[in-house]
Amino acid sequence: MTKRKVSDAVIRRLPKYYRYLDELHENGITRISSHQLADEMGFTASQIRQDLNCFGGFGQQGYGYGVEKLRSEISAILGLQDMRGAILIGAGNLGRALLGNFDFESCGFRMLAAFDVASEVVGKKVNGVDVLALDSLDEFIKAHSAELAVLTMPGDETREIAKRLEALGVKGVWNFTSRELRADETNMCVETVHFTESLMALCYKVNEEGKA
Amino acid sequence: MTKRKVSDAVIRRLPKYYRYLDELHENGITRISSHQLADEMGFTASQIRQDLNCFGGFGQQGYGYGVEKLRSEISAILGLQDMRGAILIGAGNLGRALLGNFDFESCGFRMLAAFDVASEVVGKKVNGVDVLALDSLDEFIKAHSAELAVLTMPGDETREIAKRLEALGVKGVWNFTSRELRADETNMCVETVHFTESLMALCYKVNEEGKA
DNA sequence: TAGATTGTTAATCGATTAACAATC
DNA sequence: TAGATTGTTAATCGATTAACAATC
Repeated sequence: MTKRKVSDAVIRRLPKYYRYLDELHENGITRISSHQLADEMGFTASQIRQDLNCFGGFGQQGYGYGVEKLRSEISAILGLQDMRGAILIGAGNLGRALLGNFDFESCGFRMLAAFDVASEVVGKKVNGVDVLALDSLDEFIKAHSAELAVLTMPGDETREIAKRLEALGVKGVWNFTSRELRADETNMCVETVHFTESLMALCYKVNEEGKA
Repeated sequence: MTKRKVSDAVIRRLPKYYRYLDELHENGITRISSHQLADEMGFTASQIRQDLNCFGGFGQQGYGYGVEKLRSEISAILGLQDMRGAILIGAGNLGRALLGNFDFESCGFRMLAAFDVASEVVGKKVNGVDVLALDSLDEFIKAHSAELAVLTMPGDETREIAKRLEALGVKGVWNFTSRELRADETNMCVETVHFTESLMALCYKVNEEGKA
């Protein structure tokens, strides 16, 4: 009940473990030690054991970890089986790219519908997902209970839309817009994918490389 | 010369400072103290001063920081003015979305060309950028000296393409594919944008929220 | 049983925060 | 000059790594 909060650093490594174990599983490998896993992933064995023991003892002394067991444990920790409802707002280039290519289901979400204001996309389907008018957002969420919203519309609408979504009971926001959503602006869980910041950081590193 | 390495945490905050200062600048604000900036950005004043002093003393006691001066200092630190050549590999949905919408120039790069294997896109232009045959990659880079490669092709080609790019003198890779590139696999600077890991982490948080 | 490897506690390291003298 | 705010050193906090007893 009163388990202490798991640090963000640990949470961000869980999907990496999951992906790696999934690969091992597909290659027919059934057991692995923290040392092997650490070598392959570029972590330390200590760190892997510490991370996993935030959630429970999944291994066995003298043996290691069962690949399939650990994979499914991590899947459960992340909640990948729950298949929560999701919607996407802004069916522009990026929105359509995500609808067309991204596997939401493997991340625990089912894409229910997309929304946009542009009359030339409203009414169309992208990869089987209906694009509806943004006006019908409230009505739709009330009827279908979406817990995640993917924001791929222009950045100047971020705050207003976020407010609306929170009022409608949306729990999480996957934010691709240029506007940040800080903890004091919303109670929803927010994960921001910041292309600009990512590339600027890379620019710095390339720069440094040149100097060294 | 022998300045000690700036930590990754600091580097990742630089673009945030830059963006914020840019906004202040556009709103006509000319000076700001570390405290004001900290309040607005949700950091501590100490941290901001520590971060900036990795690179030099840009402020003035009793006054604070000149917005425009600090903005341009950070821009220089990040190398945003240098306009290095960039190419993009994989002109699918995501690649075209980036070519069409993303402002590479504000991140210090000029997009020179895109490459793909599919005959239906080769020869077309996306937002003024030519899509060329992947066969002509080596020739093109030798002629135009691209320092950055944006990888938006399928994940199973990541390693092979990376090897090829490194041999051609490319310095940095902005990796959108599902395959990681670890430090022991390449000497290039790598920045990976991992959609799946990002959404899985959010899935965990939404999950936790429900339990609390 | 002996060997291996975990779970967990202790030590180390690095990053963040606090404090304050320097100075505009 | 007095007030404000930096640059910088010291203290704290948290995350990573090392060590080792428990145990399969």
